[in-house]
Amino acid sequence: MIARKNYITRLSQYKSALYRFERLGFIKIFSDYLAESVGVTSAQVRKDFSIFGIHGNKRGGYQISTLIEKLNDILGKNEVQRVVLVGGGSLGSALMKYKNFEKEGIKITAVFDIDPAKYNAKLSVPVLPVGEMEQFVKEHQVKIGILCVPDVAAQPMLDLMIKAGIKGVLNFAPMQLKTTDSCVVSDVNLEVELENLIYFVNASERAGKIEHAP
Amino acid sequence: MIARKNYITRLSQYKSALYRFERLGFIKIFSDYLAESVGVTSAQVRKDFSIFGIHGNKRGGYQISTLIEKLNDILGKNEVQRVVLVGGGSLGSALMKYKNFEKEGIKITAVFDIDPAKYNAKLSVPVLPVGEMEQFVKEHQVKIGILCVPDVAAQPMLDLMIKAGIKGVLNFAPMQLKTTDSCVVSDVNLEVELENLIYFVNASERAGKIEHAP
DNA sequence: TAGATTGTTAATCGATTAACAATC
DNA sequence: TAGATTGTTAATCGATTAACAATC
Repeated sequence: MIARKNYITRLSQYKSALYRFERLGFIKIFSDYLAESVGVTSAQVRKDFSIFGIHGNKRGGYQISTLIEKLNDILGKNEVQRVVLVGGGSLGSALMKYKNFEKEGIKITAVFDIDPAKYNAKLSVPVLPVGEMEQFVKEHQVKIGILCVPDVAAQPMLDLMIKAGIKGVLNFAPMQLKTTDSCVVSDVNLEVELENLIYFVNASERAGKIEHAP
Repeated sequence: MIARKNYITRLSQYKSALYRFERLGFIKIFSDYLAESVGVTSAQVRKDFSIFGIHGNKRGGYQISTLIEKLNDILGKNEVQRVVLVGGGSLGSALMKYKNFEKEGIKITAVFDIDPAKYNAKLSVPVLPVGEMEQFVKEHQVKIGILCVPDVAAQPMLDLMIKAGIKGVLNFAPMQLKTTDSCVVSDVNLEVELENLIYFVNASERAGKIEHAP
């Protein structure tokens, strides 16, 4: 069974909130409190859990530690996920230093670039020529790649990643890339996110108050 | 009327695809071709346009230039949008250099940080102390802010942004922030995106082939 | 004219919410 | 026991798709 994206996004949000509660020393949690911290209804939380076979205690709520374990199980996150980064530009470097990945068990193992000036195999996260990607991916059994190269390079670079055996790509180039059955591509489009925001700000200014249609 | 996020996201994607077609020299486009380039059905495209009062020519399709104009109109993008960036760390610096914003009429006008070592008012995009944010925002009539500070700083910094008069915030901290009626907060959560991807890769490996449930 | 594409209506599909019986 | 919370069913709501009449 493969769940839809909405469900997985929420499970992921629950998990992240639960880690925070755990750090604060909480042991148990009720659906309504968890719901509030993620911004959904408590019925939604219970429904989601029920769909994935997660059960709590009537009147007792859910135990946080077992909840996290089950969520990690469903999300396939019970071992550290190795990821490669393609494109060592400014966005790539920023993601390399991004602390929150490690916290969630995501480890960037190498960066691939086409600029020889950037190559450095000695770094803790080595920067390597794209030509070495296929071998590296096979050797280290990497399945996930993050693609942050200039727009024109995105498609050819994705093709190389697929050839190297990558199975899932997080794409930062603002365009629809052509992929194959063997590889899932998921897009992060920062312009679209900003445009959305701009729209809502302008629209609510115009409207004064928020109504909904459609 | 304020449309839901889905609609605006698609309009934004149509627009971005249309710019690409325009650059390639196309003058007209049919709903099915536009649909394909964005990854939706042609019925979806026509429905979306119809909802927002965009009309084409029966048998003649849509004229790209007028289509772009109308979409920009709806999205409130017919003038350059000024944006401030809060947090001059690696992600902030990367976004500062991000080329695609300017292409879409989004201009980062200043960066605010708490680290005096980073201050430099002489740069084309000045780096200023957060204490100067309120005055700057008022003077330059900025409505949108991008928030990329460490997790613990996110909430207090958002409070400052709201106080400064910011109306919409794109938040990169992986947590639900408390906002007010006067300010919309939209989240970009890279961990959640990656977890989604990891789930789908693992799930489709397990399943061999994709089925859908729920 | 014949053919192709839009625009819209109706049908379907899926996601969310409400409500409440079960039960700890 | 009384009270509170889960788990699930049914109702609602919204989004997508199919289909086709209108028409260029």
